[in-house]
Amino acid sequence: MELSKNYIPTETEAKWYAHWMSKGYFKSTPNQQPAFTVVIPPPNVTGVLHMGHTLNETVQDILVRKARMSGFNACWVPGSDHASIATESKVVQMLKEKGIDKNTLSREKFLEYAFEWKEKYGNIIYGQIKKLGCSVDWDRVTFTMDDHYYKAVIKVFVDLYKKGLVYRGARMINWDPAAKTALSDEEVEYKELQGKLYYVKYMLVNDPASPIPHPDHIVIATQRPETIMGDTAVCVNPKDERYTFLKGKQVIVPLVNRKVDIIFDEYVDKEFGTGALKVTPAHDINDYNLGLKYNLPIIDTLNEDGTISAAAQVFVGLDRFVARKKAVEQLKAEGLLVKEEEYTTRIGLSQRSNAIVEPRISTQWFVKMKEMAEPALKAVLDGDVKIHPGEKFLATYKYWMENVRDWCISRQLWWGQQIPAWYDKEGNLFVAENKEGALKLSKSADLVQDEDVLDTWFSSWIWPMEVFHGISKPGNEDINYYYPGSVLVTGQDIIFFWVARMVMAGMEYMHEKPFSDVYFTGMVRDKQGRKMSKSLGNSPDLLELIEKYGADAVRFGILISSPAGNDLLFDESALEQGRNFNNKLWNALKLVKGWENRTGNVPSNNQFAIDWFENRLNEVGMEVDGLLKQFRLSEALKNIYSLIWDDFCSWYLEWVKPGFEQPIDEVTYLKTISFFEKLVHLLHPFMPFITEEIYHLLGEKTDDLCVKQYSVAGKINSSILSEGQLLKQVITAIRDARNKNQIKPKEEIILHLQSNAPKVYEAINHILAKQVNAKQINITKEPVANTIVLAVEKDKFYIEAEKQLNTGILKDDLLKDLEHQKGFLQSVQKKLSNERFVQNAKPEVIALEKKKQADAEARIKTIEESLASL
RNA sequence: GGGAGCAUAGCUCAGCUGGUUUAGAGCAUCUGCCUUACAAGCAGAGGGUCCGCGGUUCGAACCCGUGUGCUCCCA
Repeated sequence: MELSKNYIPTETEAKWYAHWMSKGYFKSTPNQQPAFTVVIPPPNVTGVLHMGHTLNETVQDILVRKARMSGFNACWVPGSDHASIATESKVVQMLKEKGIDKNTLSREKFLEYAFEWKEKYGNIIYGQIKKLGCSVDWDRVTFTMDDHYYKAVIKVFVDLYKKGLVYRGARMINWDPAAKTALSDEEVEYKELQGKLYYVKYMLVNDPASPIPHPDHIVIATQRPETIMGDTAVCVNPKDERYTFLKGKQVIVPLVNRKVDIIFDEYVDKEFGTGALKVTPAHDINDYNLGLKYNLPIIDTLNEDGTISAAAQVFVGLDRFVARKKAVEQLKAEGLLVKEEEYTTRIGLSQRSNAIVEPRISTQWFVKMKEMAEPALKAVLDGDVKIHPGEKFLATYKYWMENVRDWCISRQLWWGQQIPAWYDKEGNLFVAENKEGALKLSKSADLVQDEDVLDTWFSSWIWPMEVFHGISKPGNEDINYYYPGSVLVTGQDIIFFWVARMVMAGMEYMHEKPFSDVYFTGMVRDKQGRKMSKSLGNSPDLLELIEKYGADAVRFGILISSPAGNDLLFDESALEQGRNFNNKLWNALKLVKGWENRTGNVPSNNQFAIDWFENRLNEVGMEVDGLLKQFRLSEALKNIYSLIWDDFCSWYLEWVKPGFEQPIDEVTYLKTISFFEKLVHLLHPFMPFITEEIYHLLGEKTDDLCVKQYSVAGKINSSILSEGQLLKQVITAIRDARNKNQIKPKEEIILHLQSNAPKVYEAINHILAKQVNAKQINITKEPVANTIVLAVEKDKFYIEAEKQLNTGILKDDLLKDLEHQKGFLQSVQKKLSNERFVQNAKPEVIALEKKKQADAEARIKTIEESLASL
């Protein structure tokens, strides 16, 4: 079979994914083996995979494939999440383009459209996951709005309600006026913005019982003059001497001429603005708390779409920002505006709609977090759930858990699980899993269900359980076998949203952690360090990248530049490196395949090369194992990359490669094939497609690499490894000397070797000769005149060439080396002559320093002799 | 305002328990090679004030303090 010049990934990838699927390798059912369970962080159903997902899925696939090849029953559950706000806003947008207004539709009709949308776009991500080569169990695909899942979410809600952990209450919440829904604290992003501080006069009420004080007003600084209409008090610090005269007084709220009390509370910062605060309990969380303390009326001056409500009396129906302008104009006109000041402030933006979030009093559903946070925090602090990289994220997790606040879970949307609460005409509340249940609880037959749906995270926090039907059918075979999961791989940005809450839910419903390890990947940023996002348009299209470089190269590229937990700057050049690596493997295959029909009973000289590479293979195999256990995937891949490219291709293959059209001995050939198989075996979890392809091209196979089990790595003979090291060092040094003396690659040399231990070279001389193009190697006891002299470790080499030699360069090099060695020797001697060092340092450290000294002295002697012989 | 983290070659990062050869890798750069597996390649090379300052120690890239710069989280 003729192999193409370069590796062509497209066909290979489609072929092998289909093959693995047809063999059912990714399917998992409970059996006697230990389980290795991974649940995918469900991507947004209407989205596409971005580079962050690509990194996550790649990491998961590596861990899952490695486990599958190491005796585990690996189960990776795929799925997607309904992403309430994001999906609903997309559907609303789509309807708008069709000329349909959501508000004219019934809930049922709207959900029909939404499901249609989900069917149409929901499979895009699954296609991408396949293209990436992810070994997920497709029979277990789960969607957070699947029938069983929907029921499980409802069940959890009802259960927590019964336990008193879910409650309904009026609270200050974050309101998204664009999406017209409440948001949880975590869904708000804060941005610094240039705003204005307006200084407004509030006139004192003229009290006939006492004389009009001076001044007759108080000046208050506010960023939000459009909320003045909701003011129900003015507050100053009791310790503020400027305002003590105001005790018992009232002021007139501008624009609406409302008389309100002046209250005194330490909360007010004397330094900020004028030290006087307008209190608007309906529109500021701190004011709200003051309102509770002083029993102030609450006047909600905003509608849900962000326009001014009737309660405000003026500017009714205007948008809040238009109203701000109007209010300022009117205050100016009435002479109540003292001054305006530039002011930097932080405002909250909705993560989904990007609208400025409005603090608003609203009746919503909440989950009490404190009780549930305790066991979830303990699980992590006790090391039951291990976070990687720990030092970085443990503190974040801990802080959030210790300062957790109740979770607002109701959303004023239709796409999602509708809250299972029913109200009768009097407004009495009945919570049950369905209407029948609610009817049983109430005396009334006329019940109306709560309009709102639950926060998407309220469904995804039970993901590790319900993908195995652990909530809807507790104690079933799957949940018993697969729970708790092995490792969760996700982005550090959803540590609160998702990870912490999953641990809570797991502790609550299974009394056990949902997974043993959490591996946080960093954020994928573009070359300029900006977070990749749809709005910036700086995220490349995954399918295009796979098309261009191949899935293996994409996996390689994203992983190689991704140290654990650190952000990675995405750069296509890393993918290029991956593609080049594919090609390197492919060409090595071509070389080895070329030997297939050229084996013969010829004398072999390759025993050293074979022994050396076998040991390197074992060594790296063990290193990779260790690194994977510590979740240092990027480093593991680097080690394999260098084992294949440098040790196998650049050294081993060059050492054993027969001359052009020369035969190769059977032993070397078979050993080489076996090494190659072991290499692709080791690499397979990282680059599954090309490795499977090469595995099958190396010989007729009855099995597949995908499920081939790893065997225990053999013992390592370190003396062979160090001989190999010396050999490589000598080859490089001689090649360097050839280069510097401009000896053409084709020109043969005669090499003279002077060593105290010439025996070491017996096994490797023929390799040395081949690699430096020497027609002859002589052992000598004396310096050889008119040659290029160089020193490696304690040995000296004399290169005899036809060309006139440039002794100048050589001398410079030797002198430079000599200087370096002398400096080094000095630093060692300094240590050894220090009495306190000799007293305090560990014996092995001292022995080492003595060895360093001896080595350096020997090298210096060699160099000096070389110089002398020049 | 509170907290966390980071700063090592042009770039991206390793460097684990302070001592292992007066700091390593990949990419990029430079030099020479189209050597019958591979120019998407081969062979070789250069490149460092380990952010500044102070301290602990026989010994510091590593530990402590401090300053500067950047990033993130929380209010």
